[in-house]
Amino acid sequence: MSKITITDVARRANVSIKTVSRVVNGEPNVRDGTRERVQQAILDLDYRPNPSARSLATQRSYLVALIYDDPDAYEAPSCGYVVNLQQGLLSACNARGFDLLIHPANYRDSKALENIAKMIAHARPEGVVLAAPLSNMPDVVATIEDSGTRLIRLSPGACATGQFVETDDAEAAQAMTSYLASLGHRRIAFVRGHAKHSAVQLRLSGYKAGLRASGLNLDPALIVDGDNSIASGEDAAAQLLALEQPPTAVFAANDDMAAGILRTASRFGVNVPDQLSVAGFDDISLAQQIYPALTTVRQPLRAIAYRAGEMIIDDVQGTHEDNVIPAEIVVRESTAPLARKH
Amino acid sequence: MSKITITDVARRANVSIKTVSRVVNGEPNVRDGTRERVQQAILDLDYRPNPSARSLATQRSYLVALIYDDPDAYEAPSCGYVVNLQQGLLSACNARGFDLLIHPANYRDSKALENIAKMIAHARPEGVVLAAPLSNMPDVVATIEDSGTRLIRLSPGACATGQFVETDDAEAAQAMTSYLASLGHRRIAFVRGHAKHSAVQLRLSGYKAGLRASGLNLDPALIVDGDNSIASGEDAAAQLLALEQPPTAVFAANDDMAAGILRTASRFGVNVPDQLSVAGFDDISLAQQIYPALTTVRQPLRAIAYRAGEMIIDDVQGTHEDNVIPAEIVVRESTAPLARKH
DNA sequence: GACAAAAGCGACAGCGTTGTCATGCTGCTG
DNA sequence: CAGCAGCATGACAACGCTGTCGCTTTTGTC
Repeated sequence: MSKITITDVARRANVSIKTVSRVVNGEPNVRDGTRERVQQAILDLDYRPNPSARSLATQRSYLVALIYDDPDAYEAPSCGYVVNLQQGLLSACNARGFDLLIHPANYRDSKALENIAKMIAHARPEGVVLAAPLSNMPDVVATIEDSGTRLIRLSPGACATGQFVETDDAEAAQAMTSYLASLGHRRIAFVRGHAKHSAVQLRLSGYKAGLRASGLNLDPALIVDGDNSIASGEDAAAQLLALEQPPTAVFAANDDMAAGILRTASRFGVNVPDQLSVAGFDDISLAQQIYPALTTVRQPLRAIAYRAGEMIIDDVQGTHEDNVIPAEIVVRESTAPLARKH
Repeated sequence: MSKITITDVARRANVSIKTVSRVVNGEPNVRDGTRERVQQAILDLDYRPNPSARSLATQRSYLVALIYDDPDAYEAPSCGYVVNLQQGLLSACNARGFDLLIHPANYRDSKALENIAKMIAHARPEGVVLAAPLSNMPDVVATIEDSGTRLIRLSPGACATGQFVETDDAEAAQAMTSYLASLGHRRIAFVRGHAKHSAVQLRLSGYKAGLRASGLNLDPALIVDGDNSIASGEDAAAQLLALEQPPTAVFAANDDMAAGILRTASRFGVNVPDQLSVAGFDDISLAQQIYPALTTVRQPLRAIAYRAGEMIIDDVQGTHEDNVIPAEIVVRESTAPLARKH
């Protein structure tokens, strides 16, 4: 019930309220002695500036909003996605005296756009961070931009206009491919994802770059199509295992397909990782729940969200590199060094 | 960039700002004609009251804070718990023009209490909802209560002083145990959760009561410890399956551990549910994604959080029954009648 | 040591609401 | 029809802070 106001502090420090304001906001032109006196008074009284009064006077809200797809209908993976983004963004906000508003939006709901507009009009955040997959839906983006609020998009994919933060999918795919090569694998297959998913193209080119970097040749027979589903991973694996010279490692463009590969391998009696190494992409929570737990690529979600918060609050544009956060390879049980031929 | 203020509305409706204020806040003593005129002006101008100004004038924050255990690391899929609570509470808040502040607190961090106090002093929420397992940590509770903020605890377990909302974990656990017994199982194991999580104690006693109610004896060897993680579920299962007389059913105190049990069973070549029935607790989304889909106890998390929001904002005390939201047994594929011995 | 420039500080007016109180009007009572 | 309660409304002062501007000092310069 802290009823201590700036006036109380001013009286105790024997200065005007304006000087207290200067000290609190770190403004210049305050003599050291005076500053210390004021700071002591603040400490003594345990004074906390009233955020509402400050907002009213400065015409700012000191608020950032995070809008993400409502994981209600969505499955478990997006829970982890959401929570990590929240925490990353929250850290950035708290470090700067900002508060965070969360706004789950179900894009299947016809009122989703209206709700977003309503939230922005009501709370007036200084910026909005828009998480994938909402970040590449034109109507959602338009709704936010129309409100005049600064917008940072997360992993917006191909149509990356405006400000955004993302990971370099190509680089990550290259790193994973190189990792597999470093385990001794020379026949490394790649399962492509759904053509519409723009990151998929990047992952493929990263795979190719990884092969090159490891001095391996590209065998077109080792690149097969999938559509991001578990079933398509099963099919792809069946196709690959039927090859005359089957691969000893398979890198799937997402975790679901990798899970499908695991299933097929199990059905074919192929042991993972002893006979076949399997790697995925995304680190959905399924990845650690299946057996064997999946070696995969993890997006540094907290770092991404933190960066987005910085961009909004510190109002920095940032070079392109600053906004591309490198991904991380998570080695679990589904990959192993290539067994020597006897 | 809505710079429309109450003054603009007043001018357009040809009334004083005070009358606009009356209409906006649904106060009495406004002639119908005047009210309509004002409402039309509000619509025409798309006027939104400035929350900061309102807060300043009313000395209220229109804020509710949700404090929960930081599901640190990507490993803990307890984030489904968090996300559901957030959404339930958010619904309650938004319906009443309140905003929600989220505050993940890592109780292993020595500054956790300090951070909570700081958040409350800074944002001055009108109430705090404290999620389990934080809700039964005396120092956390004390910190919040010392701030003078209204506190609603979620599933506070044994030490339920003050206001709280919970499900009857003991009753639910008893029901699940009885259900397993009704399938013919006579050796039903129980995997305990993290000792600090007090609901765990209730679930254990519910398990015991369920055994009693079904006329089964308690075998101490069938009660093993876990720490709520998948890994601990794996370990627990390994321990149970190695028993001379292994159980035919295992009831885990949460779904993560149940998932771990499933993994170990698969690794041991034990078929679920034919050779082993497995039941969990919580109904996290993982429960229905894994194979076999998990029979479990569902806590109505959103309803619980919504209720907590109501209690804070509407300032209702509520009878005890109002604040105990019944849980539900969800039967899926991981449990089956005990196979007859041949 | 004179003078300009800059530093240090305070008075006061907002910021957009709500609360308080005064005022005029309406309708009812006797 | 006087008298009065109560309804409808408005004027104006908070609420706690920052921005602007002006007044004193201090500092720097030759």
